[in-house]
Amino acid sequence: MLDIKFLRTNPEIVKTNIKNKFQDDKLPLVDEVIALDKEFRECKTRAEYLRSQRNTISKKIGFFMAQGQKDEAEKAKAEVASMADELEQLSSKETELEEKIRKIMLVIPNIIDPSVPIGKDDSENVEIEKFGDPFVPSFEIPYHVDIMEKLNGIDLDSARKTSGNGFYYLKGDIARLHSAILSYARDFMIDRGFTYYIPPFMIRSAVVNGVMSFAEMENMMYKIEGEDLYLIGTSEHSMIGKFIDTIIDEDDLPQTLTSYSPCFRKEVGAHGIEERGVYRIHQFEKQEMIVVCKPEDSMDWYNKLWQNSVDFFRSLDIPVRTLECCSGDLADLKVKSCDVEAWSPRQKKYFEVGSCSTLGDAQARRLGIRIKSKEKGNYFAHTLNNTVVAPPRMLIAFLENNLNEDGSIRIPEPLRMYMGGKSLIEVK
RNA sequence: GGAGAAGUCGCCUAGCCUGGUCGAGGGCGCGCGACUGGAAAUCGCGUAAACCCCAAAAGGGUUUCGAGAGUUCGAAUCUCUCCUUCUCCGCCA
Repeated sequence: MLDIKFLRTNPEIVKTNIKNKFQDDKLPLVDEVIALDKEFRECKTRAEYLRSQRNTISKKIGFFMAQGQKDEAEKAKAEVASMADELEQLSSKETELEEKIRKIMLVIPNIIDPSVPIGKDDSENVEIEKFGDPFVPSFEIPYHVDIMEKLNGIDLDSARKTSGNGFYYLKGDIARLHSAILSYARDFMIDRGFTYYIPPFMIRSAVVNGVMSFAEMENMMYKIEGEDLYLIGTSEHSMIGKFIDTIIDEDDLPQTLTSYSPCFRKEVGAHGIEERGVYRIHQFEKQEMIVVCKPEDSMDWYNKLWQNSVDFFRSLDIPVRTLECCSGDLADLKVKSCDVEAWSPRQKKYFEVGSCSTLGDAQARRLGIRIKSKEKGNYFAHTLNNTVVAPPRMLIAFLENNLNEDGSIRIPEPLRMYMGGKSLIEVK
């Protein structure tokens, strides 16, 4: 969500940005909202003048009454009554215009960073950098479900019976590996100075409406029947939700948080839910990072955040690359975003395991997250988020890259202490 | 789930019965200053937000006492609806 003042003074920048995002159908909205804004402010000025008059006269009435000057009081009352109609009309027009303006402002995309590559859709996303050698072994890498089954580590049949498609039972060493990865991710981020959080896994509708659009909510969120609660789709929902309508002292910034949560997603419209296995599922777990910082620091944090994910995967011997979202693929709220993708030696390509975004002040403006500064007064913060790791999807990359020809799995050193000292998961 | 109480300016609290002198008093915290060799203590001053008008500053104005609606010339204060929180009891990892 943009600042209306910025849009008012820089309509051309906003229009160019819309064109860069290939959303030309939104171009007329800019002039429309400027006209509405002008009308709104005129209306507001006049209404405020009338209210001011009414307040002054009302005070006088109180004074007359105290003095016992009934006639004067009655005269003043008549004066107020004479402008009641106009004021009422202006008031309703004021709220009407305000709603229209907000509705449009929510649809106008955030200004993207100049470094964002221009492109229409995800086919034009740009590879930024590769980390590690995308190695393909001489033997064939099986499908991840087959790897897990051979290790007696997954039961999809039972999950379909109890919960349906898109759920899973992990068991034995694979389940333990899943937990080990999350524990390691937690400690990895704590070591980098982040504060560990376990947030609520359900949030109220008011928070849901703040952190996502109605369409997103319909496609993602599970609602608890008979309660005003939704299962979170990511811990970002509860983590950023806790900052709604708050003013943070600038001395308390940056807030660098890492949160664990299960994530629940309906995945409506996602064709991939048909895929067999644990790539796209209704329930998974995730370690996330959230940063709230001053505007001048947000680009540094953006770079630190994706680097954290890269370092994490590299420490587990998984080759990754960063893929930058082009302008057309970038969500409206985002300033810049990249995916961290892991190498799949089976598919011989990279696939998404995390997503790093800076939202500039757009999310903060929408949610009322402000910074209290002695010099600059109050202003909107910048917010960022990134995935540390999200198993079980991450397990796909892990298993494929650490598989031995005999079907056993190497456990990289950092993970061993979380696996009871094991360095290998063996086929039984 | 049952019963009761409450939501006021960063935090705590006064005001509500008896509507105007309340955008709102006090304390804590915080900022500046005085005192001090320095500090503590003490004293003095200051200390909510959003928006509008104004080229800007200065200044002026509007709105906000959980949310919404109503009564009124005028609502923190009266009426209604909703939301939330807390306490006790019950049940339960």
